[in-house]
Amino acid sequence: MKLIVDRNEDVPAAPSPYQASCSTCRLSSLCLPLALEGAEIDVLDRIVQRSKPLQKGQHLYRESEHFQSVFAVRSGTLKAYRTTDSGREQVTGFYFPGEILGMDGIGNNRHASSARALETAAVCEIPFTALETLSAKMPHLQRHFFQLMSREIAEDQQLITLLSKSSADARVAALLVSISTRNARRKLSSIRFRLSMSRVDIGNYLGLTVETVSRVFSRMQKLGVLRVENKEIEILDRDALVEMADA
Amino acid sequence: MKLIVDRNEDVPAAPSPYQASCSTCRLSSLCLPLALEGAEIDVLDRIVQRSKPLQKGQHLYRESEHFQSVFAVRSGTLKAYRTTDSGREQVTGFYFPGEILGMDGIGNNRHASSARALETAAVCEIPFTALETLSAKMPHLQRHFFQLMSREIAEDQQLITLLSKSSADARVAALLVSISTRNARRKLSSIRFRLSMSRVDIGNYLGLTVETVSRVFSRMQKLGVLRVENKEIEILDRDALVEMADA
DNA sequence: TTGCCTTATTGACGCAGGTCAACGCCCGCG
DNA sequence: CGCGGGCGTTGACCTGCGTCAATAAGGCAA
Repeated sequence: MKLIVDRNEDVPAAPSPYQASCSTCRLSSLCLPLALEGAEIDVLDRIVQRSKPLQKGQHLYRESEHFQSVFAVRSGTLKAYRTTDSGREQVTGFYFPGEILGMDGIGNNRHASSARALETAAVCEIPFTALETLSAKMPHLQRHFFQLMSREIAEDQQLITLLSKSSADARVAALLVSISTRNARRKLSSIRFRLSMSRVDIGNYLGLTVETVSRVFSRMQKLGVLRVENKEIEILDRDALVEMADA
Repeated sequence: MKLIVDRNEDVPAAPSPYQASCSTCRLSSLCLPLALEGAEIDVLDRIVQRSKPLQKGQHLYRESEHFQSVFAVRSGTLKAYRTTDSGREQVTGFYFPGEILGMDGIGNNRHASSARALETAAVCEIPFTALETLSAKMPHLQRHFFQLMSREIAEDQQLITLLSKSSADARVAALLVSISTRNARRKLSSIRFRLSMSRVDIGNYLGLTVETVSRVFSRMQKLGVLRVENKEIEILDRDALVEMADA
């Protein structure tokens, strides 16, 4: 049995003290347990592995590594990225608490992307074969997992649409709106938040250079749509932002 | 029970004469049956709906329509696309025989994109609830479907990477390589084929204008990498093409 | 605190690809 | 079989974003 801790140097694989259970997790309404009820959650709970937090910059998994588990973010933020044949890095997504990552590895039993922590982050590891077995027994779980994967597809398509034609302003606006919305789901402020990713990562994700991202922030600030102070963002005019995101 | 034929005007829902079964389908090695064996295929077979072919331009389903089924392409080509809030159309994928589409609708029980035939096309309809039920009983099927969805995610990420940074040449090259590879899987020529989609669709998919696509084709022809004659493509130097696709 | 290094901002300039326009050529329809 | 309307190609010009460069501002270590 391989736990995450194997990748985190010499920590003994003791019973994880890091979090009691899914049923007491305040993210259960967003995460895998979402579709389940009491007894079912306990069953799921038994296959979930918790482990010591990842430090900033640490990898959760790496592209082309053997795929074994999907992961749920418990705290912190992670980025997923792939490396092109020519060595360029492409950020494919940011993952916040309650969100699932690693599903792109199921297809070929190898991770199709790498994932690393943008800040100290805790994750739950869900061994995939166990999840499969459980899914076959629990229709709600099976359905929910199909839905999660489907949504990942739909979100990627959203990003494709964004990258395909939109202006730099629209891209940045769309990202901010997305973060804002996801914060709201987690009962955090949708108008004030701290960007856990660097300008480089933002630019990379949106297909822009750092300089352009920086200029867009400045411009939006000048327009009174945002207040930007380093990584702190305050959205002053959400409607305007939504409008920009579409154009 | 709603079959495709409901959408195709007044054809009575008679037992479909269009194709005997999955077990005799020459695409079964690519499609859903891939992971199954004899008896299992027959069970799958019983839930699959076949119907009269779609004419060029006809829709298989439309964005935000109630989601009911995923579809396997039997012949012809389809494109999937979404419409942005501002009314712009974005092609998110092309689907060839043996490929599955519609999986982006599972997440919210509504189709996240529209699908229309680029030429006369036949599809198999696989009602999703039936597929779920079957998946719970047949682990191979469940796993295979998870894999199919995962691959769709991975492919979308590939496209994201392409759209995020690559030059016009690289984008077109990548599409041609992709078509070439998929043709090979279907035992068709990987170096000579007919593009079923228009230049507009290609441009839209790749985030380029028609003019640029056209110019890239001309340039590649001049370089001796391709021979282009309207929709007919001949790849003269596949290695060069692969190289261009990466850069 | 000081100092160093990484990250962000701002400006000047160039270019890939978008835009606009004109034209030619398929192909489907009568 | 000829005609018309979309589809594709090509050219000239324009612009948004990338590139290069210089400077500022955080943030972490000692």
